[in-house]
Amino acid sequence: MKLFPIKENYLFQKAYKNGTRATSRALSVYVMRDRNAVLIKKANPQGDYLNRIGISASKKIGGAVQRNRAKRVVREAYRQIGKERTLKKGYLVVIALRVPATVLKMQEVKRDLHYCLKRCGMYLEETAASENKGVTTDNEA
RNA sequence: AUAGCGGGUGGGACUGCCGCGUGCCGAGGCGCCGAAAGGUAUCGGUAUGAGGAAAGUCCGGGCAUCACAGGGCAGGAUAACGGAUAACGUCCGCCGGAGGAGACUCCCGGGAAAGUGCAACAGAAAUAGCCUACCUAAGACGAAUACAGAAACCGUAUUCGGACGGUACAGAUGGAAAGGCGAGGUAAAAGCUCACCGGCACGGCAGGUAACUGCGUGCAAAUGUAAACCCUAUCCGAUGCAACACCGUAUGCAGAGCAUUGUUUGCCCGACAUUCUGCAGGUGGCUAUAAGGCUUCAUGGUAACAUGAGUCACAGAUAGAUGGCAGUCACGCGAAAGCGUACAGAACCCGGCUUACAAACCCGCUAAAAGC
RNA sequence: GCGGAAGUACUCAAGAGGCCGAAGAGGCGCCCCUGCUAAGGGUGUAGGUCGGGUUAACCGGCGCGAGAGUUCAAAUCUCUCCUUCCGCG
Repeated sequence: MKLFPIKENYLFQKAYKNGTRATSRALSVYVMRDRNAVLIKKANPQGDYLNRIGISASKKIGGAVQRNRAKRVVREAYRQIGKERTLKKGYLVVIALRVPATVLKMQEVKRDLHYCLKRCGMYLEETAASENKGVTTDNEA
């Protein structure tokens, strides 16, 4: 599967402000419903809804090499999760990296990402009820 | 052998599975664009895919747009000399100076006799000859004595005095006191004179393309600072791929607002659109360029480098492609298990500089002291 | 990617070659005021660190982001790095 990137800055801002948030040691995940999902579905030859992914690595976590590697690792982890489980489609997913992401191995990052996505209720098999649950747990946190 | 100096190489290797960018080839039913041809998303195959610093953005050039008759001012940069180069503040050679026992290293290395400024504290004095000290030879002044005369003044002679005279640095300083040191010289002194050393000048000679060096002759004038202003010589139009060209001006996003109109259930609230303000997107440029790399190539040159031949030329993304996992080997640390393998990521392209850098390896050169 | 500023005590900062042994303010300490505190008033020291010295007075060295250089002398001038901030879009 291909990843569709977020590049507009305002979408990042919106996700930080309004999205459902879940944080682990290596990364934070912000999820919100994609308003333009229909357009993207139209552009997609498979005719499916797609998630748009934005990975944010600030200068705080290291130089260009560290940031690039961390982004690659996160992309790989997301790809594997997407293959193993069925994710809900038509969402904006922003993944903000934290310092440990530069050192961790891929499996550890994947575990973190899996945990965060679960908290945000992104897995299809857990149905709509878990979305509310995800939100409430987030509020509790 | 040891210690050291200089230069260079190098930037872990391989296998399997999954995944990404780009070029080319093929497919492209369904989807999208198109009247169609076709194109495209996509799929398959194949090739290929970060650096020596890609970094800092400190210089120089290409390229692009704008400006431009020519010249000057202002502003900026550079600074011994000769060469290399597209060009440079780079490189090579060489001169001078400084350091080292030596190999060798370092130097923003023009002008302070064009002018202005600054030089704290200390010190007698800071660019100028005040004060203390030294001297009393000549001249002047004062005093005393002697001579002549009755006596005084005047005059002459001798002695003494001090500076209004001479000398120019002895005076605890200071980064710097207007050559050093020794001898002569003198009333006391002083390049005043001489020897040696040092400095400066020369349209003198020799060597060198030149900076300069050696010799010769002459001179005694000249504190430091130009990374203070400044002067001299040389160079520089400005802005940068976010340049620039083309296609779109549809629509999207953000904010304001509920005045108008419409939709949402007849009304109210609310929401959305209409309204106002602000901001944009895509394609090309974009990489086969050559001033490029390689050859223990040839020729010329001390060298930088130039010329010629052969050969290789294979990133081109657009929020940014090289990754993940597993295994084997290599190297380092460790008794082992194991851990680690630097600095670091192209963004229009080249030539340099500067800075960062793990392990390993190669070449040339030096030899004072100590040890064998 | 391109361009431009600034780094001085715990904090805000002045100083722009020598009088710097580095102003000033906040903060800090002590005293007064109050039953106690806050506010207010008065007053004071060290100002960082290393070494010497009697746990003292005091003395000396190095300290103005770091390292070189120019100068007799550098917080100040020059160069190279580091960090922080800002502008262009």
